[in-house]
Amino acid sequence: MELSDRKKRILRAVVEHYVETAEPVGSKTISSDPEINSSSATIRNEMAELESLGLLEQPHTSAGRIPTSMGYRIYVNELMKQHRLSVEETVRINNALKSKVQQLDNLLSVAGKLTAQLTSYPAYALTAASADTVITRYDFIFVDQSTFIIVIMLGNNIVKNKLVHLPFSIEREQLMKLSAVFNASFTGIPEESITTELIAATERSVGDKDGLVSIAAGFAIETLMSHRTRETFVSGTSKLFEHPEYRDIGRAQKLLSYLSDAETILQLPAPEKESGMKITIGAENLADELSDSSVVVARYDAGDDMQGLIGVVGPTRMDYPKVAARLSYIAKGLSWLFSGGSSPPELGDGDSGEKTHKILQGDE
Amino acid sequence: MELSDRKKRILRAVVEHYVETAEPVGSKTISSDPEINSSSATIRNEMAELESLGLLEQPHTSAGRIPTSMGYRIYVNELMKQHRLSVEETVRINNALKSKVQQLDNLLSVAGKLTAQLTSYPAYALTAASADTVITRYDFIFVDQSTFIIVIMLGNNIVKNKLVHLPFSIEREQLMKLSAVFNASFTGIPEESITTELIAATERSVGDKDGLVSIAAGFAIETLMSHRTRETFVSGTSKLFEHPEYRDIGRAQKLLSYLSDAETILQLPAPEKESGMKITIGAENLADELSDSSVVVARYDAGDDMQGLIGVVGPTRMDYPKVAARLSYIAKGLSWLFSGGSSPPELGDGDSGEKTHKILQGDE
DNA sequence: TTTAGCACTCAAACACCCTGAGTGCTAAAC
DNA sequence: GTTTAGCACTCAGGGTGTTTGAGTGCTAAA
Repeated sequence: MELSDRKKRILRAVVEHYVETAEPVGSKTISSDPEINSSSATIRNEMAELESLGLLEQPHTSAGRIPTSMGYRIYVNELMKQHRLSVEETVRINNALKSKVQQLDNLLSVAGKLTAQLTSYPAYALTAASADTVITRYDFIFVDQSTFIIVIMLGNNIVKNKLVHLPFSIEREQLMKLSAVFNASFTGIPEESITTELIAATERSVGDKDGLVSIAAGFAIETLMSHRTRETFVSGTSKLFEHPEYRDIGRAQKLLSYLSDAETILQLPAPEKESGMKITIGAENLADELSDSSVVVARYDAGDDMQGLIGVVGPTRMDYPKVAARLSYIAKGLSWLFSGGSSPPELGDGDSGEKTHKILQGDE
Repeated sequence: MELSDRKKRILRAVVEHYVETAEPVGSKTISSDPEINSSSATIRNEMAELESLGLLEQPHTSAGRIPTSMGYRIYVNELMKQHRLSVEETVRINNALKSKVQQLDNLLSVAGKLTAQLTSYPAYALTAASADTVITRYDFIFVDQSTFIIVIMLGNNIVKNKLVHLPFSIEREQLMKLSAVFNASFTGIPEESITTELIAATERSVGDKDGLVSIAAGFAIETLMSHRTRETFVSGTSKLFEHPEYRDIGRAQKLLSYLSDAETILQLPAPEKESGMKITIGAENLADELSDSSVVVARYDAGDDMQGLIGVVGPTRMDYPKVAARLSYIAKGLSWLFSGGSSPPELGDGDSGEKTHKILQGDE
């Protein structure tokens, strides 16, 4: 089913007016749109047809029309025009991200806050995770008789450490032995392979009676495990109130509680392979709590074939072109930073690369 | 000005009824309270006097009375009875905290969530910070020709690391030299002392042309700085909606935006020295955004003479005895964990140590 | 096929009344 | 002097009725 050109223009006009005003839009409003040259009566007929196609609906008989989820879907897939970021915006994003490259955790939290600010919707971010990360290197630093530091380096160049206090004293040599054996037998293996048998065998071969091997192995397991689970960041939840659809306490609460649970954040939509971005509208969301909200999410590259997510949640009445453009640009920025690139993507270039996302095909 | 015994009983009854029902309480309700044996007319006279003393107020003429901030203050200081935690609760707290001892960040975030859950108010937590933390030890780990790891240990036994990639190659010996000179000249000093002069001088003395000294010194400065600022955690913000005073979107939004800014969290009240806990009621709060809310906050000990905070924010109509008791117990638990104690405080003992807090003097 | 015109619908805003909880005051009782 | 019963009064909240106006669908003419 292909819509007539006029119907398309009307649908687009309805979506865009509604996004802007949050009020149902009537035939008169549309007829005064410069892109449309028909009387209100004609528009009414067209709108009635769009309604029977399931793309528009009326909150009540004597009100204007608002888009349905399906209406938004058509708009997003076929009708919306690309939004171009202003130079100031790209500069602002670049600066905000660059200033915080230091630490991964920090960076994502900053990116989330930035996203929330720029879109005025609550944002969420997930760290990249890959099940097959392994430890590539162990170091044991002798601090004093009863204290040492374990330093673990992972395949994706992340380094973790742990300070260990012992209730007994140790010798430098013990740590050196430990280091030799761990680097030989505990590198390049997944967490499941660090079995109690392996630990026991190692203890015997090193002659460790103090449990040093268990301590180190325990830390290795912990590190691998924590690295396998994604971390979640949610920011800008109070932005929700800026949008009239969340004037209703019940709706706001439902969404906010949903977002406050790290477990559920992990269930949020993610782009399919190949496409960098995904837009999920209203009832398209699996989660009940999101059935009257939309999610826009972009994927970023965190090197080593791992990918993270950054997205926003808001009402279905969302300025999809703007949100998509900003999110896309931020995701690109993150990918750059994680790839170790120093200069951000296409600095100052107004076109911010939405083209790469199939979902964003403008029709003109 | 000392209140008569009867007035005290009436004030307490009003506060407790109001806390429970969230409805203004009238003379009839009070007169049926078993602790009070007077007719409603007498109560009315007494309540009129309590009102002229500024302890009660009427939302409108034909309504019952509700406590003013000052009324709550008197209640908190003189009238409220100690709340005793149930054994289940203490067990639950102990378990939740114990299971997460691993990492400091994690622990506080868990403690915050737990607090929010137990009190049903949004909770905030601050890490301990001390301005005079210094670095006690540097280690440089050679990974390969162009890669090494810096490991820094701080006075409070926290260890940080950073992986450095270089665009040129280095030798093991360079790192050893670096290690010697950093451990000699860059330990035990505050961040301000790491001046560009010191760095330049060190570079000359080591013969470092590649900027390795700057890299390491930069990381040292960054670590000291980040450790000087407290980290903030806020959780359970959506709990706010469970309380009728935040049915009003405006109020909820005001408080939630306030809590979403890390800067302002740092400004929240803190207990005076000597007392472990502080209750700030309504207009007693400096911040405008909190003028119709209350804050209950407890201090925990993080060892090394450093202290952190954990607290909740909610309506002035708050069950202060319960909240105070729970918070106090959680703070004690945190202190224990940070002091390296393995067994939690007074496990299963119903009395949860509020006595130590001056602010919680029951009157019976 | 488009458009002007008209009768119709219905949410939102407003005015109005009623109800009942709670008050303050007075005068009698203790 | 203190307490209490009784009574007139107040006022928010809930319900009902009315008006208004934006927007519709349908019809008939262009």
